[in-house]
Amino acid sequence: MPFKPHPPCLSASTDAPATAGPAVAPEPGAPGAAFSPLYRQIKGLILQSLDRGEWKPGEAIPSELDLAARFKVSQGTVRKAIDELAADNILLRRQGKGTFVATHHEDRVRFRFLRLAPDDGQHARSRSRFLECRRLRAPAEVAKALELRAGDSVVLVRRVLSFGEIPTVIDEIWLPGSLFRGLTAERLAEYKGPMYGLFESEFGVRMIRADEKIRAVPAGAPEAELLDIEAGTPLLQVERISFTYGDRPVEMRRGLYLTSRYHYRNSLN
Amino acid sequence: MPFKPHPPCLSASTDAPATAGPAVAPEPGAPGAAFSPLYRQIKGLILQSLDRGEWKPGEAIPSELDLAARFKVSQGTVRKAIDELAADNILLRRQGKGTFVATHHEDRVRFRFLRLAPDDGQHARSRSRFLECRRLRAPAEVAKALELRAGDSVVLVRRVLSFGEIPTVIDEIWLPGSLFRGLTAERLAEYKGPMYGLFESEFGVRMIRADEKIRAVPAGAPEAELLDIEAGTPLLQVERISFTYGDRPVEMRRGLYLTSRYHYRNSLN
DNA sequence: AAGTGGTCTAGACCACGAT
DNA sequence: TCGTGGTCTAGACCACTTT
Repeated sequence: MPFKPHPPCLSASTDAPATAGPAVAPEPGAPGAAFSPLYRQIKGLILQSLDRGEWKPGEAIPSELDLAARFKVSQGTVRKAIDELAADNILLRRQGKGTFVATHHEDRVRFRFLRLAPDDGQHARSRSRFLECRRLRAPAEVAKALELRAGDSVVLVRRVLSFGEIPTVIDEIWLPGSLFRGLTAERLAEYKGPMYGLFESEFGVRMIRADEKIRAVPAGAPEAELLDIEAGTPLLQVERISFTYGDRPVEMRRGLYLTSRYHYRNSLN
Repeated sequence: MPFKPHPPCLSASTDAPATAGPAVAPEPGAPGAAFSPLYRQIKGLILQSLDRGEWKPGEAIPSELDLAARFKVSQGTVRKAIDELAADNILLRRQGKGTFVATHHEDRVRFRFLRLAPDDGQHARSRSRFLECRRLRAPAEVAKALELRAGDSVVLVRRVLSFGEIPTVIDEIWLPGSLFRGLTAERLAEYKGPMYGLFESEFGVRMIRADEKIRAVPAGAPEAELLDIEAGTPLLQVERISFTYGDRPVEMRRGLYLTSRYHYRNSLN
């Protein structure tokens, strides 16, 4: 044994957070006080910084040693917090370079949210045609999904997505009006790149997670015309609710996918 | 600084694996020698033990300290290997009790592979009716998916899954004949519990991962009759390939889901 | 050469579960 | 009380990238 045991300096969950610890509330006597380890509290602090925009998508966050000094914990504890954020696809580690805030401007992130893949593997150029973009009062169903009050302002966007000139997806997208003030059909149309990239760059709203419900439904007359198919053709209906930091819902979307040459891919782990 | 640096005892990736290291080939001068850290090699060794059945589903594996001694590495290294296996849902940690091999006899695992959920949240009793179970020579498409030679023996199972007496799913399941020797319609019918539970208990084949391709298709006449619906009704078609340890494909399955009262749920992370 | 993340170790202590 | 996994720390060294 090369060492003798060291003096008990700042023994984590008992001393550290309560005395010399970081800006973290250990809630000692709280009733439903769910115990959470230090690294998870650090994770929460990093998430707060991301949420308030201290580090923007694509940028590097401070090094592990810097963060350790800032939060007054060891590098290992910061590392474990970042490990989880990287596993959540919120941060991205690059050895030798630093740790970066994930962004929808990378294909890696984009394909996590675009699950439609060509049967033959040949990815064709995609193009959006925007049918409308208007403000209205939230219908009850939308208000509930977005956790708004019934009647709050929402933005409705409708578009047709084509792959290689073949119309394949109809999307109906509902967004909280308060977060997307200047959003217009023109800005959507002139923007190059994925829609979530625009949301993140222009409106500071980053989607980090989504839940989907999928069904098979028959095409109605309007959908059939938009997709250039016969009414009644089976379509994949994908209802999505997207969340930003803190599990706050910020998008409700209903997609209709034509799956004759494309399929929705999924992995069960 | 309370300490002075200690003497360099067994400095990991240079000394340890090469000299006193475990039964692991570091392949020093190999041409395409992809470097892999110690903990990942340990992960591989644990996976091998699982694959050869040294520890069975539901059982506990040895403690971290035991494994550390066995592989001649530190507890921390074993821990990191187990961390990854737990993240892969292959192992399951229970504080104070030990680390266990995941099993399809738990709901937690079962619902990872059964994505169909009732719209109203009321899970009804499910029941399988087996239409057939027979052996035949693998069609080209099946052979390719299961990485068999065309003409190898395969087992074909067809069944209807009902939720609360309402027929909802038609499954067509292809399995390698060599792995499922005694599989018959009777054994399937008399078995209580999920099918993957039977596969794992009776045939030693554990599914740990699956890829799915999803489409909307119209019901044909035979399917319509089985599901008690009209021909042409849109159905969700789910093509699945399941893998066991080492990414070996061991099942090809085509499901047709009636999604009028159920939906396929998915999370995008 | 300096800075970053990545690996490995060793040890102390905590939380949980069974005895 | 003991054994298990869980947390935290400290330090050495490796691998990668940039200066």
